[in-house]
Amino acid sequence: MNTLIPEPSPRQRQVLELIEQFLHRHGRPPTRADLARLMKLRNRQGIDQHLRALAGKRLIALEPGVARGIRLLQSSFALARRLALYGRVAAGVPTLALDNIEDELLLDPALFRPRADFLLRVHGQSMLDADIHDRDILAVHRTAQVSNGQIVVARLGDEATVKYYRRNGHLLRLEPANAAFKPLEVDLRRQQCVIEGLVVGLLRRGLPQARKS
Amino acid sequence: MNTLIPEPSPRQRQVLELIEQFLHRHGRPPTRADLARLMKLRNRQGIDQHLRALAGKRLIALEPGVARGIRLLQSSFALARRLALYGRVAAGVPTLALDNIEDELLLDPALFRPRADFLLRVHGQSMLDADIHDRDILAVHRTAQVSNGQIVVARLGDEATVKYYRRNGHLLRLEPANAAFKPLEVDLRRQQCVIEGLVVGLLRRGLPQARKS
DNA sequence: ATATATACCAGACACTTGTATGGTATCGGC
DNA sequence: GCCGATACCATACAAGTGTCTGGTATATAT
Repeated sequence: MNTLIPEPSPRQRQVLELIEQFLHRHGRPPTRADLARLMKLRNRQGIDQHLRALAGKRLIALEPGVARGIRLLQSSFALARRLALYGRVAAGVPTLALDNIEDELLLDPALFRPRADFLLRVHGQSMLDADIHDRDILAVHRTAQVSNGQIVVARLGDEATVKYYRRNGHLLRLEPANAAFKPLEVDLRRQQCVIEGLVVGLLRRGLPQARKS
Repeated sequence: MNTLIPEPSPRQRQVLELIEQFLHRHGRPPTRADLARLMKLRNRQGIDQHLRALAGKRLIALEPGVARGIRLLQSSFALARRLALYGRVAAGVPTLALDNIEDELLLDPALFRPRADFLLRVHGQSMLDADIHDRDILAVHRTAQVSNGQIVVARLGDEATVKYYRRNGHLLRLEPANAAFKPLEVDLRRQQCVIEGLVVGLLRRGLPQARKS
């Protein structure tokens, strides 16, 4: 009859939801007094019991002696980081320079694996056959350790480009996923090429609005 | 000589970064004492002055008399919500039932516009020509107010489906974006069809790993 | 020299907040 | 009835915390 993960009582669930709301609205955990007010209780002791119960059920963690020391353990809210979205410079050449940050998007780096370190807006159709379209946003893991066949962000001088990676000794081929484009061949003995990262995901904001009948 | 947006002094910037770190690590803003300890100061007054300066420069907001009443205004961290990702039930029919939540992803609902309320995993190729592939994740804005030509999540009984929306009086056509699939025709006088929401974005985790030479 | 901004310290006060103790009441199961 | 879980109240204390007053010191600009 014992559930391994004890369910919170209705009142406890209500407290839990209030904590989530408060966190989202104020950016900090509530005090016992805050919760008591929201629950229309006359003092803070009832809340304290509910918090203990929730802590016992591993739904929150209480840090003793710390003001607002309530942590949500399995809740709907958490902290995400703003990842830079690199766009295109005026000249038309995409770079990863700081002044080329188009926006910053709020998302969890751990949403992708390996984690995403920055975002890059795609320009052009050169990776169409890999289902990467113009204006798509790519999530990129910053690493230089990539394998043949992976889609990478490579930089030649100031110009960043997204291509399939294929290396054979000194010869690096950056292959588009579109027959209409030509692969880029680099002799690493004569030209430098920096691998900025590995493409780990894709984000598309907005979808085709209308469509022919 | 005056900048409209005054820059924080080096020390102030350091305080700001510490606040961000603390928030991310503990899930709550620091106290003046916390900051003083981290900055290796012997008391809290210096911190207080820095906080006032930062507040004057609109980089943080201070709520008077409130423990940990420090809010970041233009910072790297913010609160995101876990959005439910609906998958497919065992039977193979995608539904929006609660027990069909495949995962919960941490992302900002405001990343998409209109905002995303839930996520839905795509199964099948029926929307291929709209660049929506099998296993893609769609961001969906929960609304019933949709227009012809938009991509919507519609539900007939228990079965949820993603299609182009086209309505003409009593007749609702749910059209795939793939010539190999047939449109679904619904007579709204005889059959009920619930519009669950509007597709506002797309998320793809992981990309084709390898590729033929 | 004077003014201003920045940076830090010491001591003190009052409100906020976590914590403890002890009590009442309701409900459901045994 | 008896028990346990849940839910709430009142009072009190100690530590946490924001805030105030009044200093010192260092740069930089005027």
